[in-house]
Parts: sequence; C-alpha cells; structure tokens
Amino acid sequence: MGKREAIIDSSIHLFKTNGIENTKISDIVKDAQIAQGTFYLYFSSKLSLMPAIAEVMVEIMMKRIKNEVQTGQTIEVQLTKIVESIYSVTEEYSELMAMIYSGLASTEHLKEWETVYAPVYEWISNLLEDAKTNKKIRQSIEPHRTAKLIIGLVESTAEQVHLYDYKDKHEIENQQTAVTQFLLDALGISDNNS
Amino acid sequence: MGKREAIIDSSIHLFKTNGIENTKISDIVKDAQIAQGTFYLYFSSKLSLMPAIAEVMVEIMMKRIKNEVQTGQTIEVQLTKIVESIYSVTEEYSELMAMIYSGLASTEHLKEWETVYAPVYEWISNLLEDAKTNKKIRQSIEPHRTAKLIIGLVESTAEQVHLYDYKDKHEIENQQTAVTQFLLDALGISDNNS
Amino acid sequence: MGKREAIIDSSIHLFKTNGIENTKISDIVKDAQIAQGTFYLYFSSKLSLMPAIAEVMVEIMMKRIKNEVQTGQTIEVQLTKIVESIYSVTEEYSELMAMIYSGLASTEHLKEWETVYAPVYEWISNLLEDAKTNKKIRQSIEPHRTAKLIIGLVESTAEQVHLYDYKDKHEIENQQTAVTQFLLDALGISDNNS
Amino acid sequence: MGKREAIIDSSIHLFKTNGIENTKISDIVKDAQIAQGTFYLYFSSKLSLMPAIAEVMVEIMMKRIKNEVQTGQTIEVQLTKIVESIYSVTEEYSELMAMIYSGLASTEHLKEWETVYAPVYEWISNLLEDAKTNKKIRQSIEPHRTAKLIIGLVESTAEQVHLYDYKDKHEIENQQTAVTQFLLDALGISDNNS
DNA sequence: TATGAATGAGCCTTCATTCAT
DNA sequence: GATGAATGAAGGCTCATTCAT
Repeated sequence: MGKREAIIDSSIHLFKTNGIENTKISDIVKDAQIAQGTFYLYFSSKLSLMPAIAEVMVEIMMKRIKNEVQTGQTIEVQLTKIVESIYSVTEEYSELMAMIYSGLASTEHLKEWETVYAPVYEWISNLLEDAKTNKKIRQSIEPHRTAKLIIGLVESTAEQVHLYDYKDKHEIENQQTAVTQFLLDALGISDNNS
Repeated sequence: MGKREAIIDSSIHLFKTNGIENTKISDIVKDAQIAQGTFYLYFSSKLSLMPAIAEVMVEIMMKRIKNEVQTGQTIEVQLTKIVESIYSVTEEYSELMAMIYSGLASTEHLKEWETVYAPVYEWISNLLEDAKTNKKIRQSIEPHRTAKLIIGLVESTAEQVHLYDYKDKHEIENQQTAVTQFLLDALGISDNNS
Repeated sequence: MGKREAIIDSSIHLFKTNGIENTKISDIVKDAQIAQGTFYLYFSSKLSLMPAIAEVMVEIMMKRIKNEVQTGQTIEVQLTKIVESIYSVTEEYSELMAMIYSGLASTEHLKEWETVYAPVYEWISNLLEDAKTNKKIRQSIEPHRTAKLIIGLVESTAEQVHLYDYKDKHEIENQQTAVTQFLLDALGISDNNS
Repeated sequence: MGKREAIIDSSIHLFKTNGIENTKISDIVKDAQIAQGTFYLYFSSKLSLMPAIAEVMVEIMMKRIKNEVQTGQTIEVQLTKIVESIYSVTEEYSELMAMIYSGLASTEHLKEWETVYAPVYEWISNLLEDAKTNKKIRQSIEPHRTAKLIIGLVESTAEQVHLYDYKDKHEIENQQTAVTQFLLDALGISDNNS
C-alpha cells in the first residue's frame, strides 16, 4: 500500500506546515500511520529523505510548467508562464524550495541532488534551443548553461519575495513582472536578435 | 577582550569548517575560549547568532566589492568585478552564504535578516542609478528592484556551481562569464540603450 | 538442509569474528541464508542459542583432546596433551570460551550448561580413576571433583594469557608449561605417590 | 559530593541485584540520584564503567584477604584463608566476579583490566616469595607466575560451584576444601620441600 | 515449514540551558 | 560579568519478535 510514498507525502505535508526543523521523524510516522521502525526500512535518516522529496517537488514544478506552457505560444509568453509557474510553486512550498534550492540538506546526498533537477534543466534547455534555431532569442545564448541561470534567477528572486517582501501581494506581482522583463532582455527577446 | 567578537569569529570559523548543523554551542565556546554560560550573556541561542554572522558576511562581501570596483571604470567592468567578488566570497563561505541567502535559519529572526542585506542592495542600486542617469544602461531599469535581481542571479548561480558543477575550476570560470554576459544583456549594456 | 546447524555454525563464526554483543540475530540469519522468522522456529532467543553452541565447543574440545591423548602414554604425557589441547581451543575461540566458561549467558539456561560440560568432566575423571588405580597419582585424589579443578585451572589460566599477557607467543608457552607442572605437582606425579 | 563514586556504588549494587544485562543506565542514575546526562560527564558508556568497578571489587577482595591472613600464620593456614576469602567474595558478587575475571566486558578496555588485578597478584606473589625463602614451599615455584595460577584456580572453581553445584552449602565447602588441598599439594606444602 | 515486512517498546545519548559560586 | 558542572527533556534508532502469506 505504498509505505514509501506515505512517508514522502507525510513529510512534504508536515515540512510545509510546521517547517523542516520542527518536524520530527516521530511526527512523520504518526502522520503516515506506520510504525517508528518502518521509517528506517525506507530511509536511513531525515536527511536521506530530502532527495526523494526534491524529486517530488521537481515533478510538481514540471507538471505545473507543462500545464501552462504550450507549443503554439511565443517564446515571450512561454517564459512568462515559466516564471509564473515557478513563483506559484515557490509560494506554496516556500521553505522546502529554499532548502532544495540551496542544497542545504547535507553535503552527503549532493550527487543525488544534481540528478534531481536535471529534467527541468533539460526541458528549458530544449525550449531555448528551439527558440534559438528560430532566431527568437539572442544567437550567443548557450541553451544548457542559460537554463541553469534562468532557474537560479527566478527561484532566488521568488524566494526573496517570500522571505523579505512578503508584505503585500501587489509587490510580488511587480517583482515577478520585473524578473520576466529582466529575463526577456537578457535573452534579447523583442530585439531584432542580430 | 571582545567576547562577543570572539563568539562570532569562532562561529564563522566552525560553521565554515564543520557545517552549521554539526557545530554545537559547546564547540563554539571551546573555540572562543570562554565558558559555556558566557555564551548566553551575549546571545540567547544558536539561531540568534545568525543575524550577527550575516552582518559580518555582508561586510566581507561589501569590502571585497568596494576593493575591486572603482569609480573610473565603465559599468561593464564594474559589473564584471561585482560578479567576480560575489563568486569568490560564495566559494569561500559556501554553506554560510547559502544559509544567509536563503534565510533558512528559522523564520523567527527574519525581520533582522532583511535589514542585513540592505547595504548591498543600496550600494548596487546607487551604481545602477548613476549608470541609468548616464544612459549606460536600459532606461526601463528600476535600480532598487534590479539590484535585488542581480544579487539573486549571481549568488544563486554561484551556489549552483559549488553544489553541482564543482568538478573543475574551468567550469566555474565559464559559468561566471556566462552570468556576467547574461547580466550585461539584461541591463542593455553595449546596446545603444535607447 | 540443516537450518538448525546453519544457525549454530553462523553464530559461532560471527561470535568469533565480531564478538557476541555485536552480533545481531539479523546478522546470523543473513549469514545462515535463512529468513528472519525461521530463526524462531529453532531457537526462542539469542540466549537460548548458547547451550547449543557450548555443546559444539565442547565437542571440538573433546575431539582435540582425544586426538592427542593416547592410551599408551604415561599420565604425565597425557595431562600435558590435555593442557595443550585446552590452550589451543581457547586461543582459537577466546571470547566464546570465556563466555561458556563463566556461564555468563544469563542465569536462565544454567541447568543446560551444567549438562554440556559433563562429557569432559567424565572423560578426565575416568583418566584420573585409571591413574589412581595404577598408583600413578596421589591416592587422596577424588577423580570427579579433581576433573573440575583441572578444567577450571587450565581454562582460566589459558584465558588469562589471552586477556592479559597476549604480548608474545613465548610467554604463552611458558605459562602453559608452568600450569602443566603445577598440575603434575598437585596430582603428585613423579613423586612416589605413597 | 562524589557523583563518580555514587555512580560506581549504584552500579555495583544494581549489577549485583539485577544482573549486568538487565541494569540500564537509566536505572543507575535513578539509584544514584543524579541526572541522566550527568552519567556521561564521568563515563562514556556502561562498558567504560567496568574497569572502575573492577577496581572496587579488587579492593574489596584485597581487604578481605588482608583481614584474614596474618603474618604469624603458617603458609598452609594463610593459603586456606586466601581460598576462603576468594570463595566468599565470589559468592557475594557472583556475576560481577565472573565478568571481571573473564574480562568479558568488551575488548576495548582490556588494557585497563590488566592493571586492575595487579595488586592481588603482587600481594600473593610476595607471600609466595617469603614462603619460598623460608623453604616452606617447593623451590621450583616461580612466585609471580604461580600467583596468577592460584587466582585462576580458585576463582574459576568458586564460580563453578556457584554456577553448577549451587544445590547445597555442604558441596561448596567440600569443593573449597578440595581446592585448598590441591593447591597445597601443587605448592609442595607438608612435603619436605626438598 | 518458511518467509521477511512490519512492528513499537524502550534505551541511549545529546546538547541547549541554568544557576550557584 | 564570568564560570562550568549539572540538568533533563527530547528524539533518534535499534532490534528482537510477530504474523499474514
């Protein structure tokens, strides 16, 4: 009946609600309705949960992006949607995203972290590749490298907003718009892309 | 004899060396050569140390930036130097910067965190203001908001590099160059800035 | 396919290698290539294994003794061989012998322990009986009781040697020689046994 | 107010009463009326307590021996008293003595164990030395080595009696007498010691 | 008989915090 | 202000044992 999934689900839920630090393994097993010892059949510690959670978070993000971004849209609209999606996921899973993003969860599982984000990088990289071929973006752009820059830019500013500027919703939208514009400028969109 | 400073110094040193999680208050007081109880005369907990540490880290960063960036230089050179400085500080204090940057260290001291980064935002904001006045950058740029985007972009990618791509020094330089170019493009530098 | 034997063999092997305390039932079943639950079809706990193990150890010891001691030999030679055998077994199974010998493995299975050593006592007792009849040893000797003294003396000093004096092989031989002489003297061998 | 002593005292008391295995650190601190954490200021684990306990046990044994054995007595009486003393201590602290004697308490603290018994060996060694000088015992006796044999012999048989033959008090006395006689014979006492 | 995933009581250990000196 | 021995709540983790298959 999917105990592993139950653990991951409960963890995400509790981390989201009470914070990572405050969530004890005993809380997780209670929420997942399994025995204390069962946790250790699937994960060796709270930290070793992190890659699995990151994987789910990335899935959520990819799903949201794919849901919004359509092939027919202009690259401008597509990027706007991407920023929008990342902002919304970051809003919902603020602390978790911060943690995933900063890779703080122990240096030991780092290699796994790397793999986890690969699909997002790949997907955006392909998008840029296409746009480049179609001369919609600056020809000097290196798709793969730039995909990482975009993710870094958008996620970090989305975090900033929630950490520092959470005062009003309006501010968030403004920041989001500014980031989008910053991004479009950097990619040379709505220039003549010479 | 500056016990407060001793505590902060030792903390930074130990956090850098052994990681934040692994550093116990007992380690700090040992390193600082003070008694266990003395710690609590200056800080109420390990977490309440964080803003003080962040302050020092920001000072370090500001010092390094100011050391490199000169008034006579073109905005292009200035931004290149800024990226360089942030990359070098991030390299040296990887985990600490990640933590400061993502604000992960407990939500309770968040308000203090906000203030801490202000000088950097301010300083870069002023730089952009000047460049804008002199028409060296895109006129649509909002200096204050953009300052935050720049910091977000540069720090996050610097972190990425140390978390995922740490394989070779060469890769770091490439990424750094790409970020700089991305930034220049976004600001409209070396265009005619109309 | 002899699961009971597999359990005992694996236990002895693991106890010998990793120590008794450090050997978990899960280690034993893994080594014996049986399922966790199967263990309990044969033994009710780790402790209830002990008498079975002791039995095997005693068999090993008896085999080694019988292999060395021949009916044609003088009692002096025979006793020398016995000491030799016990020393060699103790050397090989140091911790196990200590445990068996001191009966430490819980008071609950004590009655079984008693039986286990019986063959050795019996065998030596008979040896002494013969020697006594042939006036080779002191006439005041009570064979059965003395058999126990001999085992106690030899095993305990063999242990001592391995616990304390393990420095050099030479020392072991000296101690062994001394024990043998002590024993011969106690039994009145090479006196006129009047 | 001697927390270290309190811990040792309580440990001995509880080990004696409930057995070593069954005694938890939490039991010890409760009995010693100290906080759980305080235990770890003095000892790193239950095992690391053992040498300290052994030391106390050896003191107890030495005290009892010295109390019984007088300089005016013949060597025969003196040895009888020694056997008596060891039997009585072993009776009282059966499991503890078995553990100390067999050195079972983890191989890690072995070097400390070695030192602990030294005073007893020394003392008996001196006694034998004197007896040898006065030609009361066999001239071939090596005092130091023989001291160890004696301790081994007496303790191991004392243990045997408590482990296997605990049926009646009478049996104990018989065994004790037999051991004494065995010992006297081995040392050549009441011979002409030529 | 055999399996092995699941159980959960219970112990050890850590470590931030206190307080008498 | 400074000390550091003492505290004890809190949680991680183990591992013998069970039981449905």
